[in-house]
Amino acid sequence: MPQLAAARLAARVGRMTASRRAVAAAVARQRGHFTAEALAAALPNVGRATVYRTLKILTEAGVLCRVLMDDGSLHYRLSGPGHHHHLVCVGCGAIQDFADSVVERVVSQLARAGSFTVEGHWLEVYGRCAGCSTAPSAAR
Amino acid sequence: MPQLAAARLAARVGRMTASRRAVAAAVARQRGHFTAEALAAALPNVGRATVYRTLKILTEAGVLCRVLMDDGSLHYRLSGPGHHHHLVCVGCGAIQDFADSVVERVVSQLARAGSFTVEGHWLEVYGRCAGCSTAPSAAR
DNA sequence: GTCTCAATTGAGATATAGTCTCGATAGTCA
DNA sequence: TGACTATCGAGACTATATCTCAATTGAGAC
Repeated sequence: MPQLAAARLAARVGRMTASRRAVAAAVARQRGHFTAEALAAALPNVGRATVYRTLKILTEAGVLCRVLMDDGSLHYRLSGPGHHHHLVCVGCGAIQDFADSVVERVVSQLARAGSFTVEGHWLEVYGRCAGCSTAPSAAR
Repeated sequence: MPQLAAARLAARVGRMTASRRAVAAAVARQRGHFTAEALAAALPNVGRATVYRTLKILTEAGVLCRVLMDDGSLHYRLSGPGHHHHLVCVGCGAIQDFADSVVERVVSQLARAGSFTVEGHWLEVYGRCAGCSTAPSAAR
C-alpha cells in the first residue's frame, strides 16, 4: 500500500522532502517487518539519522508500529488502524495483529485494584503460526 | 532478601565463585530495579562481561526478572515466584508485580482463533501509582 | 593437603542500535 | 524570486551488550 503510506505521511508530517518520500516508499516496499538498520541499508542515499528520524515521525503518526521481537530486537511494520498487539511467530517471523478489548479491560481493572492509573501498555505474544506448528523445527 | 537470592543462586547455578557471590550480593542490595550497567558500575572488581553473564544466569534461574521500561531501556529486579507482569509508574519508576490468569486465558483464546500456538508473552503496563496520580507532574 | 581439569573470569575488542552536532541544502510561502 | 527555516547528511558519539582467549580458580579425586 505505497499510496496509503505516502498519503498518510503527507497528511501527518510537515515538509514532504525527497528523503521522506524515499523512506516512505522503502517502507511501503517492505513485506512484513523490518529493522531500522535494514531500511537504512536499503537507502544508501539517505542518511542514517534521517532514516531514524523519519521512522520516529511515521511511528508517531500511526503509519508504522514497533514490534518487540522474541530476541529483544525492535522491528517496524506498517500499522493497522488503532491500538493493537502482535502475535509473533518465532518460527518464521510472521506477525499477526490483534486488538482485543478484553485485554484492555483486564489491564485497567488490575491497575485500579493496585491504585494505578494506566497510561499505556505493551503486549507481545510469541508462539508458532499454523505452518510452523505442524512442521516442528529445532528453533528455540 | 540477600539470603534467599544467594540460596536460590547456589541451588540453580553451577560453581559458586567469588564473582557470582559478589553479583548476587549486589543484586540483593538493590532496592527496586536496576540496570546491568548500574550493577557493573557498583562492582568495579567484577568484569562487565561477568556481570552480564551472571545476570543472564540469574534471570534464567528465575531469581531476577527483566522489566522493559517506558523509554525502552531494560531493567532488572528480584523476581516474585512464577510468571507475572509489571505495573510501571512513569512518574517515580516504582514497579508492582501482578499475575493474572485472565490475561493468560485471553491471550491463549485469541491465539487459538488465529491458529497460533502460544509459547510466551510479554506484557508491561505503564501509568501512575497512587502517589504520582495525585501529584500531577510535567513528566511525559 | 595438593593435584587436576574444566568451568569461569576479566580486559578489552567488537557489535549493535540509536542520538547528536552543525554546516549545507532545499521546501514553502510572501 | 528570494528569504526564511525546517530538514538533511556525514560521521562522531553514546549506550548497551556480546565475544575472544589467556589466566585463574573451584570442586572433587586422591
